[in-house]
Amino acid sequence: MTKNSLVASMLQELADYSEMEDDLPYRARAYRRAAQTINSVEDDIEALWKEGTLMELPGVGENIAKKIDEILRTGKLQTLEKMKISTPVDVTSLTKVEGVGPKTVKALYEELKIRNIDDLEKAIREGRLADFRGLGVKSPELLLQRIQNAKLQSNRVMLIEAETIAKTVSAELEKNPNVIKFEITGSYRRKKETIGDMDVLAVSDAPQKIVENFTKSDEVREIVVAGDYKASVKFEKNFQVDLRVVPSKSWGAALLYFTGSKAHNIELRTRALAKKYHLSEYGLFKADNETVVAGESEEEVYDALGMDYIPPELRENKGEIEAAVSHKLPKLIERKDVKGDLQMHTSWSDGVQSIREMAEGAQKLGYEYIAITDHIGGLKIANAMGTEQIRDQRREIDKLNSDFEKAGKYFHILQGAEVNIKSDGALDMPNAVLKEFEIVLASIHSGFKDDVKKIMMRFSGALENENVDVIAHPTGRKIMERTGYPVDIPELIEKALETETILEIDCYPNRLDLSDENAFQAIKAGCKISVDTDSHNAEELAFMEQGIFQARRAWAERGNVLNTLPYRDLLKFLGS
DNA sequence: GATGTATGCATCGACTGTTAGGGAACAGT
Repeated sequence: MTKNSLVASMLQELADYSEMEDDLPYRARAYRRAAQTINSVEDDIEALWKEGTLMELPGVGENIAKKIDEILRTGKLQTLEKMKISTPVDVTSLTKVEGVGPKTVKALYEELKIRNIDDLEKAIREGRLADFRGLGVKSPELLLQRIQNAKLQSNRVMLIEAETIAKTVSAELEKNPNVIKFEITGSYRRKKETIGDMDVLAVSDAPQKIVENFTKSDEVREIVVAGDYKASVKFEKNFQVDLRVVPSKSWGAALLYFTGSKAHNIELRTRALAKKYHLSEYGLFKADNETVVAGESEEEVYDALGMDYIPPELRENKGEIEAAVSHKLPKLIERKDVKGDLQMHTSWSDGVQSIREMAEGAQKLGYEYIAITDHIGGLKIANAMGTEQIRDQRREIDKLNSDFEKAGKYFHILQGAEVNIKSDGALDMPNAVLKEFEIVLASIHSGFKDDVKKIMMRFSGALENENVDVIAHPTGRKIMERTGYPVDIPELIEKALETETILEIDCYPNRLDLSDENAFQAIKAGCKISVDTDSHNAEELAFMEQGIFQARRAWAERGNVLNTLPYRDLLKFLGS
């Protein structure tokens, strides 16, 4: 275990305290930046420290290097200890309460000796906050509610759950005659894996009426604020939905602003300043005389800033702006490029429908092919198939393929398999059996507590096995549930390239594994990706959409994705 | 605090609305 996370978390805490104690925002930002670097850097901080090369890290200068030295020698930081003695408060969790920032935390301690969320709650209940100035909340009830929210931590939902909410919101606005047009923006539009709140933008000649109708919707549990042009409400489970109404001349600029990301907006605005412009959610203006340059559409704003239109999925300030300026944005994969699905399960193992039912579901989606990839070997929990069943399943698949041909359907079923990578790294089926499949996926289903070295050892057997085509759900994570087993992603990518093994984006909504960031790295390195649903019934074949969003966030073009190949080309590829 | 470099000093992640209170903290992309 490296010391990186320890050092980073202490610098993070130091940043929180600095923000509270002094008025030098750049000092706190410097600590935060260093913490971020140390968290994301590949190198072991302790090794760098021993080499004396700490200051080569971006954002680490003489002072922070000294602090890291102190942490690694003593496990503590004197500066931080002193701050903790003079103001013994839990800044990190107190600032999670909406409306409470670092300055308020300090005032709360100095005036009322409040140290943590529980103290704050107690003080409110005892009415001791009545005379406290500086907390922007009218009623104690609301503040108590916000404390509950902070305790519940995250109200984030998975993208697929957000889609259900989006449908409700859309239906509500569609039936409202005062709405000229609307769009759900924010991280939902960028198709992030999880969504924290929903930002809805609308154009109307009667903003007040929209706001009024919207806040009266059945789903609204609480109205946070409601003005003439803006409303924030809470749906079930405390999920916040913000509505903003803008004039049509600002539509594009507002869409840009509300879609974000924050980092993308800041970079755009910085570029605007360099061009002597001024960009806000109201439009792009000339800095000197406030003349409008653009604002009605996003395309217009990007164009005025000298760049190509950037699809929402790319707006994370990860190089898309530079690419848009030099006209080198990727031509992102689209849902219609997909020709088939290469991971699914049937009642032969742990799925619930027949091969025929899965095939018919896939035909409805317009696919040319599917691979049936039932579990094989000894994975009892997944009802894995033994050799005899594999032979029987082959006969069924052959029969179905010949039926389709007779019926004049251009559709093909591949017999595939998902084979377990055992705890010693061996595959759960001999090569003599594996080589009979048209496609073999290998994946880890146990030993999640192994360290990264052991996991990589286990992967290497699968990667080097010539019968293995794909590493399925490479990290084993489940969104908001478990982090998965530790994987050295750069090493996995390197070995996948060497052995011409494909890495998967498993589309299952709570997996989306590879993550967007990991898939981005894989594609950048030149790895082939397979976007598969891991369906256990025919309805789940629709999860392909989630995977394509993920692939787009990873900058995938059609050529990066295996299952965009037409059937003949796929066979050639797998045969090689 | 770090960085680039005029080795002392400017610059560093933009901009707006809301709240409560009359300037500043906070939240949001």
